Amino acid sequence: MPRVGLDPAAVVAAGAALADEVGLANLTMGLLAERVGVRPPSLYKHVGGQEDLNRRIAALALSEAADAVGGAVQGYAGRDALAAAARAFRAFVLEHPGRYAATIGVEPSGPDDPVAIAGQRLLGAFMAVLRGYEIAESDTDHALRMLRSLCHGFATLQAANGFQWSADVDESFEWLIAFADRGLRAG
Amino acid sequence: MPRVGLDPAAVVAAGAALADEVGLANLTMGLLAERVGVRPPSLYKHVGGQEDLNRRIAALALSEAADAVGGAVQGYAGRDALAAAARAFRAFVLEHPGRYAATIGVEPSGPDDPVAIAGQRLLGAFMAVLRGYEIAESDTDHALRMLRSLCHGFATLQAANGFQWSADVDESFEWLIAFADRGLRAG
DNA sequence: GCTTTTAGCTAACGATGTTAGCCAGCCCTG
DNA sequence: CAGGGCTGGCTAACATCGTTAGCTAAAAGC
Repeated sequence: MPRVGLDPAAVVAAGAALADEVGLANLTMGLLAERVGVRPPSLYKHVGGQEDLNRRIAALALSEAADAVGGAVQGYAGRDALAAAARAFRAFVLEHPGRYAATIGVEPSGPDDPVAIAGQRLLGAFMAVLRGYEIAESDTDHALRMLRSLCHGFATLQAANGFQWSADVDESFEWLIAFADRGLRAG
Repeated sequence: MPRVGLDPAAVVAAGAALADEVGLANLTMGLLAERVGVRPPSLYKHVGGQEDLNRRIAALALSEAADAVGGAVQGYAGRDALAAAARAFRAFVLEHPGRYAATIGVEPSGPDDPVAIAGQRLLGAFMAVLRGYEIAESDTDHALRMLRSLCHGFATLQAANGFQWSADVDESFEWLIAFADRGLRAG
């Protein structure tokens, strides 16, 4: 039995990639084992099980999303920053639907949970966008939740093919950015 | 073996109720069978399998959501209608998280698919809200998608406990309604 | 080089979805 | 009211999947 040289990070990365390819619901331990060149039980040397794997994929996805959004925002402010953040977020979800799906429903076990840390980073990236608008201190939490709901809702609906009828989806998203910009400005 | 007198509708209704109780992910054929007082294989006399069951629950959920939103909107217009629709939708998702979760990711097989019909009804209820605003014909599709994304995103994030930090969630939702109203008015 | 650790393996078990095939209760005609 | 067919229930069995137990050989450290 030749050693493959796996480690938790490699397993999680492969799992995330596989989830993107076949859908999170079809990510099976057997499939993942085959992908990394190992028998299913061997995976348990690196991850605790399917639930643990899901949590780790979620943490990875949130971290990557935070990087993407955070990077896209840099150097922009106001509407440009909003547009950059929203586009980066949507692009990430559409390119990585499987790993993003893993983030839905995971509850951080505590403040030190990698999921919580990565989630906070992603929120921070969106928070930076809001700084470009004049929003009352007491409203920033609400605005942040709104932004998150809007981006999350649109991206997941599109990823699930939830938009059936005619109009162009990209166009709708640009319209949505303009809408959010108006609403934040008129706050 | 006494006859229980099941039919597809009863099985689907029980499945939807059970999904709300234990979560869609934990809705198992065995559990559903136990709930309706029957052995697992007997369920297959009424539904085609788990995937078919999921589709039927989704159709039921969309239909109920359409009723809830449509009913809430009646007699209101403009911001009142928007608020009523949004509140009704969120209340439905929070009261029935399991069956609503079943709607995510189902693709209608065609225009006659009950899922498609119920989905159209729900969209129609939101469309009625938009009629209270002065929106260009070419923008209604975009506005509809925005509204759907906003409601879907907020409700699913809350249902999944996605809002961790402090501020009151009900307050955020009311803020979100005001935000959407501003944005639609300033279109 | 020997020991210790550990990453891989095979074997096996439990849970779950599903199919096959049987049988009894209900409806409906004669 | 009797008998026949439909149909909704059952048991038995199987495939798949996640997971655990226990073994073995490769790597790492003294």
